[in-house]
Amino acid sequence: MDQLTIGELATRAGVATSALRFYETKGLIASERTDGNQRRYPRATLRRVALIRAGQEVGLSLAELAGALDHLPHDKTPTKGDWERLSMAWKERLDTQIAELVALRDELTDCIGCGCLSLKSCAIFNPEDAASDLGSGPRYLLGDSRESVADA
Amino acid sequence: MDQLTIGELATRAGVATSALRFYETKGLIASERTDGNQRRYPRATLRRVALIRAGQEVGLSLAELAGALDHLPHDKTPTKGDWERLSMAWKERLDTQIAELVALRDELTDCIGCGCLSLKSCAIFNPEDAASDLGSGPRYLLGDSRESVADA
DNA sequence: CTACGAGTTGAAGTTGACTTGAAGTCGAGG
DNA sequence: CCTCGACTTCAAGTCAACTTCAACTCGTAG
Repeated sequence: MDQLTIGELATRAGVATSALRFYETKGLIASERTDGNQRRYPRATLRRVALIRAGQEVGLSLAELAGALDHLPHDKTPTKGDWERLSMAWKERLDTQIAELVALRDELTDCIGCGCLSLKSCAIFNPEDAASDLGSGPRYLLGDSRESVADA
Repeated sequence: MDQLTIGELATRAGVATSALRFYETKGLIASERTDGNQRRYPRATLRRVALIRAGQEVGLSLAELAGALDHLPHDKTPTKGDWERLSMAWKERLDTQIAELVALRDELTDCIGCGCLSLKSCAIFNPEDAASDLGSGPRYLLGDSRESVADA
């Protein structure tokens, strides 16, 4: 009973079974198979999925998480050191995100005070510098930083 | 020359022409046509596009922005009151987002200190409550709040 | 044995915010 | 008149993170 079925893992981790299969195709988690070809997950996968969810909260994509989790063993609990490296990196990421949002809010607050219908004097409300030759595809919500934070 | 071509608007607002056409199909901006069926945008559209970009930064979807901008005139500068209502609402939205991220970071910081490899004691690292029966489609980066903030 | 829930696969659909492409038109310069 | 860049439309493609579906098999209870 140290192996979990996909259904058990799904309910215990709070994700859909389809999501777990999807994660597996992406190499984020791994399973063994029974004689009848059903997946059996080591208990450590529970933690791994929790890490994935936590990482997503922090704003990491699955691709980034795949890189980050690569260094961790699939079949046993990560060490304290593993977890510290990850969580430190994620904290930095959060710090950055928070700083960006705070800056944005402060600018906005100034704008409210000043009436700010002048394009020149308002930073948030300023198209000229945005310029954003950031490439194509949907924009990220909070700036486009996607550095190697995940690879810590 | 108080009318802008789509190319002019695109460079000055820092968005692609394709995006502008897309916005127009969504009713976010409006244009008149020349004899030759080319779009001509009133100058106020520049500001309107800036508002859209700013709103996106704050985390609003185009659909929400469509609602928010509905109250503003397409062809002239919004009044100070218009802008104040919008920016106040957006500031609140930012405040909420920041608060959420800060809470997340603080939990994470605690986790780093405690070694936190126990699922029970760690909030951020806790799958049980997430449960997320939030429906389908891609998840939002920062929680799934999408209240009527846009309609202020 | 039969039913039934839980598992399997691969392909296709969903959502949002756009981009890209094809095929054609407009307008100004030479 | 010809060319060239900027414009037009509409359809289809992209990306991430999944979900949904169809058609099947497994495993256990009755």
